Amino acid sequence: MTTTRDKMIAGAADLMSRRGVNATSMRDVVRHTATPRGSISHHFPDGKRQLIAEAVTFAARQVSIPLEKAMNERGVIGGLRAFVASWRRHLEATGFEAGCPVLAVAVDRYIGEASDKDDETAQQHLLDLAGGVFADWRQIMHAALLREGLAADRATRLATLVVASIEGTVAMCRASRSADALDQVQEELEMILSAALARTAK
Amino acid sequence: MTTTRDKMIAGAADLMSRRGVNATSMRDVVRHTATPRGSISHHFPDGKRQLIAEAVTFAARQVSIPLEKAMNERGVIGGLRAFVASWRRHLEATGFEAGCPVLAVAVDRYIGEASDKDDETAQQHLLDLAGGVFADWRQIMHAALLREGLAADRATRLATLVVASIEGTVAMCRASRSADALDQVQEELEMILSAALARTAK
DNA sequence: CACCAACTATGTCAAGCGTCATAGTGTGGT
DNA sequence: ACCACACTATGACGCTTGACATAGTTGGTG
Repeated sequence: MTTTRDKMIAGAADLMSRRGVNATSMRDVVRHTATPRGSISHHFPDGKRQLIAEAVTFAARQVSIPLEKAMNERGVIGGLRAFVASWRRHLEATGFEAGCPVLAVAVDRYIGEASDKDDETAQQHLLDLAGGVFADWRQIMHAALLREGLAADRATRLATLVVASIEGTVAMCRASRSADALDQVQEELEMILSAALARTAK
Repeated sequence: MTTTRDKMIAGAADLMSRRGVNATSMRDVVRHTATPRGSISHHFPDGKRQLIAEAVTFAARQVSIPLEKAMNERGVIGGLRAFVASWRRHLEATGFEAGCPVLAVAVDRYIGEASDKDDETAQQHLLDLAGGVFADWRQIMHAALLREGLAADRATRLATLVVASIEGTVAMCRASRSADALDQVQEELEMILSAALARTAK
């Protein structure tokens, strides 16, 4: 059974990935998830900022857990394919409406409260959260590359390239309402990774 | 002399790149640019949507014109270096506050008016605009790669990879308030491009 | 000077927002 | 039966937003 709280978090993540952070109101979330409006301040006493934060970490795990699993079970190339395939599924299932909620937080800064230093620290808390998620994803990729014998610095660079290019591609695919860019990036990344791994195998 | 209209457009592009589309109000724009509030509806009779659209095309040219010039004058590798360097300058000059306003439009959908079909078509107009800008940038890269002898389909894929990865990297750098990711991606992209070009030179 | 068009100043409006307060409902333990 | 306790319903608040209306101000031309 999914609790009201969980439904709110998942719904917030979904709406944020479609429209952005500021275009997603708490009233939208309760409408979209058919949850009681009065429960918001009960489950999220720190308000919208807390809901956003929980939505980001929820969405982050939704990505990182299968990613890590695929990297372990199928190796770097297979893991990359699974990673890209899950994004493609997500894009196509929503008619290219939904993207990545973490990117949404990184790009669309939530505006709440006044200009006090509270604001600034809380702002950076959300931004740091998004940065930490990206770092997690890069780290998973990095570890998988190391496991297949790549040098550490090369693995770092390639992990960043993979995460950044896929994140950018998903946004571009939304804009063009087509998965073409994803196909192209996938093919190039596969070539790059297998070339890098082949070199170490020699 | 920059007119009021131009100042508004540039200011809107700047604010959008920092906070996102919906977090940028028209009142913010006039505050930020010290322009008269009453002139908004005069210069932009179609309202906020028009201002956003003009800000996007303004920012797009600000990128594509130097990009095309650098690609023509310095070749693909030099052009890539100039492209990355301009983004790095932009990030560092703003303390990693400002990113790409085109990505902002692609991720953070502007919410105006009711749910009528007007809304939907106008929404897609902005999204198409962003998609067209990305297509432009990819096309510039594509042409430069062709000019150096690459096969058409490979050039298409590499152009997409370059634009997507840099766009994603800029967002990630904002989140981590560091240009490290940009360094890493730049180095990898340079290696990939020179390898691809060297192969055709054989 | 008069005139007209382009532009600006200022106020108002309805709608939506996040947040809070208060009252109501259910449910498990004793 | 009773009572805490977690949860929900509903309304109100202060505020900001985009849009609009109306009056005032320029500046160039005849």
